[in-house]
Amino acid sequence: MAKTNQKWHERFRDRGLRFTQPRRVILDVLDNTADHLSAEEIYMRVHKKYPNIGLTTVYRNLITLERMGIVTKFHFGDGCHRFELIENKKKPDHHHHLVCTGCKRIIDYDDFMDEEIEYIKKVESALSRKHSFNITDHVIQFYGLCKKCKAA
Amino acid sequence: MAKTNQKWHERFRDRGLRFTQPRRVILDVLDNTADHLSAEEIYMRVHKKYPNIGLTTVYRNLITLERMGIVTKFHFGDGCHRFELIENKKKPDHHHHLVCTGCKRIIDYDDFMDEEIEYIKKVESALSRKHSFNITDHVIQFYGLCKKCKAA
DNA sequence: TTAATAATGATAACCGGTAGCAATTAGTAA
DNA sequence: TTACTAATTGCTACCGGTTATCATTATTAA
Repeated sequence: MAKTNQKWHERFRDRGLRFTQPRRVILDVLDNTADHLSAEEIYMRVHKKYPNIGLTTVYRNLITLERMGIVTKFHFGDGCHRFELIENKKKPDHHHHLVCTGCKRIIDYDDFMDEEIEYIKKVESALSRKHSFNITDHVIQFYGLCKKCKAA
Repeated sequence: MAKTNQKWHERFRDRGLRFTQPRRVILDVLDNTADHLSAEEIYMRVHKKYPNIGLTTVYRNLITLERMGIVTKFHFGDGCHRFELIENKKKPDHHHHLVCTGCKRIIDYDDFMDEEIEYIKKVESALSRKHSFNITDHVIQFYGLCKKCKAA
């Protein structure tokens, strides 16, 4: 329940885009999950309530939402992209995940958050200067096996 | 020129695998580049000198080489996997890259290396304990635009 | 209400990567 | 050296995720 439809509507209008039913529904799905859903998974949830909305439309709108800065796209090495509503995250633009390579479960961790952000900032500014880069994003991911998958 | 063919040959034999021409050639390509090549790119270089070696063989052997711990596979978000000979890296099992989202250039940086490794270790052990994970790997990547792509 | 045009949905295509399978070949044992 | 045999290769067809095409539909400014 991060943003009312009215708010979303404005964000689209401000860019000269339309606030269509598919967009409303996709945002609703993203706003009502804690998971990192793939396009296919989002489509399935959308499809359950609105069977008339097509897969292509979901893909297209995820791109649009990413461009609008509403959604972030990740790749965790399982062969598909996964999406997260930016408004749902505790700290914007800081993406760190713990990924189980067995069951593909993804955990957003927040240990050492402040320390990590500070470290990232330092490296970012050093790298920007040294390599003349305009750094816009970063990713920290740990891979391993969760308790269940270790046992299995 | 990291390893002589004899050395590679032993590593394959020790696992009951054969040291074939395609494997020799693929390793040679990987050993003679500083870039992070995709399977397709490796295939093209292989193909130039040995047109009889097929694309499938390249894919298959990259998997084999990864299993053997000779090669590391990365994904930088450009839709394909990229490979690096482990022997060529300064510090094994520590992967940090600066990626230009414009021209896809990838820079291996080594600033704050020791500090970063120490920090990673700390987070890793904390996350392992807290989430009962068996952490085997991690990735740190910065994304942005390089000097050229900024201007363009 | 209507005109203009952004957005949609169905289909086909694309692209990186993989499976199946007959033919070949590296490495061992005679 | 030769013969054997399983590992490996190279086709081809196929797969799953994603994107292009294009005629149709629907949002929104006037």
